[in-house]
Amino acid sequence: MNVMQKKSKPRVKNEEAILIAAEEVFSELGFAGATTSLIASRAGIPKANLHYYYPTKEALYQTIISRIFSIWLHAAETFDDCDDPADALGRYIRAKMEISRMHPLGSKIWAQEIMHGAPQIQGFLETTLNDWTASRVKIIERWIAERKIDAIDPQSLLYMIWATTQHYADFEHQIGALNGGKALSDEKYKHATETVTQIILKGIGIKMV
Amino acid sequence: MNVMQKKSKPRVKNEEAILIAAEEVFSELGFAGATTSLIASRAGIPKANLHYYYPTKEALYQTIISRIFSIWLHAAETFDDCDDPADALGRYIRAKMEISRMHPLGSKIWAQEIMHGAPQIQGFLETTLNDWTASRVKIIERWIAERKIDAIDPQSLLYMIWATTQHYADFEHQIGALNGGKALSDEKYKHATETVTQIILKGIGIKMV
DNA sequence: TAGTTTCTTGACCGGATGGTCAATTTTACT
DNA sequence: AGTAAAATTGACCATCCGGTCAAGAAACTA
Repeated sequence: MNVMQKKSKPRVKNEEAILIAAEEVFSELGFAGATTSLIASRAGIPKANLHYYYPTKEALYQTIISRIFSIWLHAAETFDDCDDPADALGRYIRAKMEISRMHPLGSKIWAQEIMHGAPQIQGFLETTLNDWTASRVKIIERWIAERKIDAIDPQSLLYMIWATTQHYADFEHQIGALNGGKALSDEKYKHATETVTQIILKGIGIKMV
Repeated sequence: MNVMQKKSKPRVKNEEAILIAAEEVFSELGFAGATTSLIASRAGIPKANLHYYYPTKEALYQTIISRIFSIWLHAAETFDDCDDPADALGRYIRAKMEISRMHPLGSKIWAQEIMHGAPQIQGFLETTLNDWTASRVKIIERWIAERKIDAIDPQSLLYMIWATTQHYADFEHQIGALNGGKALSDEKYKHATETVTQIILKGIGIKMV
C-alpha cells in the first residue's frame, strides 16, 4: 500500500530487492545452479542492472553469506546470557529454533556451503567458529565438573543442538511433506521447540520443572 | 592386486566407476554444479563414453538417488527389530550413525535434494516416507501410552534422530574443521555415537543402565 | 535551467556445458 | 577364424551463462 515511497534512492531499493531474490535463488538452486539472470528477474530488473550493483555472482554470494554470518553471531550470544545450564542452553536452543523459523533460506545456504567444502567460509570455521566452540566446550565442561549436568561429550551436545535446530530450516520441505504438504503452524512449531528443548535438557541430566 | 579380473564385462566395471565418481561429484558440487565431463574424468573415461552408459545427467542422478534410497530403507528396518523402546531406538540411532559414517556422500546428496524442494523424490516423500513415519509415530505413541517413555511429540523425536545422525555426514567438513582439520577418528566417532544415543534415550525418559 | 552523477538496459561476447554422431576398436560367441 | 554385438572416442553443435559495454534516461545539485 505504501506506494508513495519513491523518495528512497534507487540503490537502496534495488540492493534490497536483489539480496532478497538472491537469497531465494541461492537456497533453491545452490551457488552453481543459481543464475544471475534468474536472480535479476526475481528482483524485477534486467540482468545488466544487477551487475551494476554486484559486479560478479561471487560478490553477491559473499554479501549474502556475510548477512547470514551476522545472524549466526547474534544467536551465539544468547548462550552466555546466564550461567545456569538450563537457562543458557534453553535460551540458545530456542534462539536457534527461532532463527530456523525466520531465516530458513539462510540456513540452507549455510548448509550447502559446508557440504561443498566451505569454499567461502573456511576462514570463519577455522577462526571465529573454532574459538567460539572451544570456549563453550569449556563452559560445558565446567558444568559437568560442578555436577550440574551429566558427563556427556560437550562437542556432541553442541552438534546435536545445531543439527536439530537447523534441521527445521534445512529440511523444511520434508517436514512439510510429512505434515500433509503444508508448513508447520506456529502452534506446532512452538510445540516442536518445547519438545526439542525438553529432550536435550533432560537428556543431559537437567531436572525439568 | 587382483589384476586378473579382466573377465568382467566392461559394462560392469564402467558403470561402477561412473557411479562412484558421480556420487562424489554430485555431493561436492550439487546437481547443477556437477558436470558430466568431470564425472567422466574422475571415472577415467571420456565424456562420450559416460553418455553411452547414462544418456543424460538426470538419468545418472536418478540412479544415484535410488541407490541412496535403498540404503535408507535398510536402516529403517532396524527400527522394528525389537519392541522395547531402548533397544529399538538405540539400534536405529546406531544404524543411522553407521550409515553417516559409511555413506556420507549419499547423505549429502539426499540433503541437497530436499533443500532444493525434492524435485526427484517428492513421490517418495509423499508415499513411502510418509507411511513409514506414520506407522513409527503410532509405535512411539503406544510406548507413551504404556508409560515406557515420556509424553513427547513423536514426530519431533524422529526429526531429532534424523537431524543429529545425518549431521555427522552432512556437516562432516565443519566437524572436521572443529577437530583440528581432520576427520573424527573411529574412537571419537564411536564416542559421539554413544553420547547421542544416551542423550536422546535419557531425554525421552528411558532409564539408562 | 544547466551540468554532473547515478542509474538503466538491449545487444553482444567468449567460454563452458550437455549431449550427438559416425568411425573405429574391442569383446563375445559360434 | 569369422562375425555380430558392445564399447570407445575425437570432433562437433546448439544452448546457456557470467559478464561487458556504450548509449541514453533519470536523479540530484547549484
